[in-house]
Amino acid sequence: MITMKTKYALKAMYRLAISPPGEPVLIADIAEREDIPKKFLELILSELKQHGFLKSRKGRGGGYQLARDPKSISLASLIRVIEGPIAPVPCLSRTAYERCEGCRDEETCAVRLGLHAAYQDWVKALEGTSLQDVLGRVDEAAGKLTLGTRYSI
Amino acid sequence: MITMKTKYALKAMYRLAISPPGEPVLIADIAEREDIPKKFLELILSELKQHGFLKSRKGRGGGYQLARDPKSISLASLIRVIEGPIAPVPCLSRTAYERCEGCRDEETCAVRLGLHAAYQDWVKALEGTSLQDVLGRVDEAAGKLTLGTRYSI
DNA sequence: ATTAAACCTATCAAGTAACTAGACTATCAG
DNA sequence: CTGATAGTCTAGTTACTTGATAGGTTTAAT
Repeated sequence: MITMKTKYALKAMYRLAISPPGEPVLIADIAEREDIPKKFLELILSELKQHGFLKSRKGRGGGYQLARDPKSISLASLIRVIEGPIAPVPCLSRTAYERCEGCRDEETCAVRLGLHAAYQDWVKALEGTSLQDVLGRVDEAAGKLTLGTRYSI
Repeated sequence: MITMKTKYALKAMYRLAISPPGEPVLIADIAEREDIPKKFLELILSELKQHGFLKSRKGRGGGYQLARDPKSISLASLIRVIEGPIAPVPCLSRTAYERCEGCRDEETCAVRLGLHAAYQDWVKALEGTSLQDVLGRVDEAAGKLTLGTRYSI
């Protein structure tokens, strides 16, 4: 399970991605629309900024904006920044490799070998999904919903 | 990242799977071979037993044994029992579905839609990997290692 | 009866998750 | 220049989870 913090980060990124470009969005605005505690969101957006996903302006007329094209932002990169490595064991991570402490033989470790292939599927899918893709899926779902509603009338 | 407890459980299951059938294996034995705190392992094996993966005998000559064919034990089922649901958000879990608290519209939730497909890949792979498969991979890796060593001599 | 083993209940320390408080700083309107 | 606005920074706090450990109880073979 991912943490609340990561969910909030994804929701905030989504909000910023669908808001008109060039117009900064207020923390308070995102917090209200997505039901995120404002102070906590401050912290999250600040981290996302530090990692180059967002830019911001202080003072009146200020707020947050995407710093990059939604097509170039993968879910994997967002999760890594807020949540940490995606791999189920550190010895499988490509971005944050670490030997498991006390590991005797990595090459023949049952845990590592057991999870390897499944993890590859998971991480490749996350790397292949962009923020833009998420927008598309939400649109599609909303469209289908509307259609469904129409049919039911 | 999975917890130590889950790693220990997988290692223990692997140990039991490669030990000669019919002969119970001691907790102490597994603990020593896999570097697992014995008391902690007791707890884990007990849980695995309660969930039908293992059977045990008390007293002299006792110990633990697999209760099921390694072919029929998936990594997904083991992880679920020790670690909990595999899904990144409860609303995606098929075995432990729950609405995220405070969720406004599940159908068009960016987090849910964003993670859906990737999660499917992950869980299908875990469900498709059996303990038997893990044995196979370890054997193969050990074989390849030996081969590699031979070549290098 | 003795010993070897699994079983059971309770407890604990350290770490993490999810916030919260409050002071500080930059920006702009008038 | 002043005041309101809005992001920034540091430092808590509370509850929960993880990774164990202690110490006794029960069961079964010799």
